[in-house]
Amino acid sequence: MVIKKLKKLGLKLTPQRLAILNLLEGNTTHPSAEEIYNQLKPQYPSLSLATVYNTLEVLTKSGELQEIRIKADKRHFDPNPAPHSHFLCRVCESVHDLDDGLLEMQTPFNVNGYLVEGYTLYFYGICPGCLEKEKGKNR
Amino acid sequence: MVIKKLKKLGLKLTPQRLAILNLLEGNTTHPSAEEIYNQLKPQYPSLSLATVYNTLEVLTKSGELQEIRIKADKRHFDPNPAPHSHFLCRVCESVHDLDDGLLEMQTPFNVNGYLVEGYTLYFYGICPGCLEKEKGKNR
DNA sequence: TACTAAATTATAATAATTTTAAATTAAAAG
DNA sequence: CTTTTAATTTAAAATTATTATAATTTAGTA
Repeated sequence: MVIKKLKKLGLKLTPQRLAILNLLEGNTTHPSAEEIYNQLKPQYPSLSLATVYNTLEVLTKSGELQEIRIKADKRHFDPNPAPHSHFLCRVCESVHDLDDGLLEMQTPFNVNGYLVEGYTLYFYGICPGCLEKEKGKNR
Repeated sequence: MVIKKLKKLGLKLTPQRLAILNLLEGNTTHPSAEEIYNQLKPQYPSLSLATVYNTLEVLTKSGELQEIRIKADKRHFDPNPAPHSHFLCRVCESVHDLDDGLLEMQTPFNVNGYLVEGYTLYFYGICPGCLEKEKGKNR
């Protein structure tokens, strides 16, 4: 699990990193750096936001996480580094995995002379929960 | 053309707006707000960056332009509001249209209970020009 | 236990974008 | 054509996520 991941990458096993990785493990809420920071702060009062950013960057670069840039102003993080698409609800602003099966490609590949090494597919709209609430209103 | 667009939207016909729209008309370089500002500044010395942002926002909201958020730090703008994908070259940092034909969907549609109203598809890699230069180096 | 490079921290810096409030102006009304 | 006014522009300050800095601390090793 988490400890093995860090060792594999030759990274020091600090309490901060363990906490961040444990929080992300199996987490499907796609938190931002600040959300991670706020959730850990009570248990790790000395934790710095810079450390959260540093850790997220190291883990992203080494392929353990993926960054989601579905919102203009804030990045979100996904502990699942495998390519898959995401959905942003314009009502509740939450980010969801969307396993649409619409687009699954092996990279790298070539299109029109362009060498494509990666890609992102983002969907925008209303999530099932918010759709349900809207229905309620119209009754 | 440009004048009709502004009138159709009920917007005042200011020199700044005309200049911005004319610069974008048929432009395939996907400029950022700052690039637009820098290109127009010599001819319109009083032009303010805030005006460029305001105009781009109005035009985007009214569906005349689309925002491209393919880069982390900067937004780019495309005078073609029709959905199509984009490519960011990691060498020269330029943004290109990529008419891949991989994904063309009518919105809105439903997937897994999600109401999808829009989507973006971004590709990352190396553009034809930069690939050519790299070949040159390896000789 | 001591050492050292890596990591953490608080703080300051950065940079794109947005807000503000005053001044200007396009377009409608007279 | 002049007046009016609401929209627009402007310069400047504010905002906000993220990154850089430099001093301090610490994990892992000898």
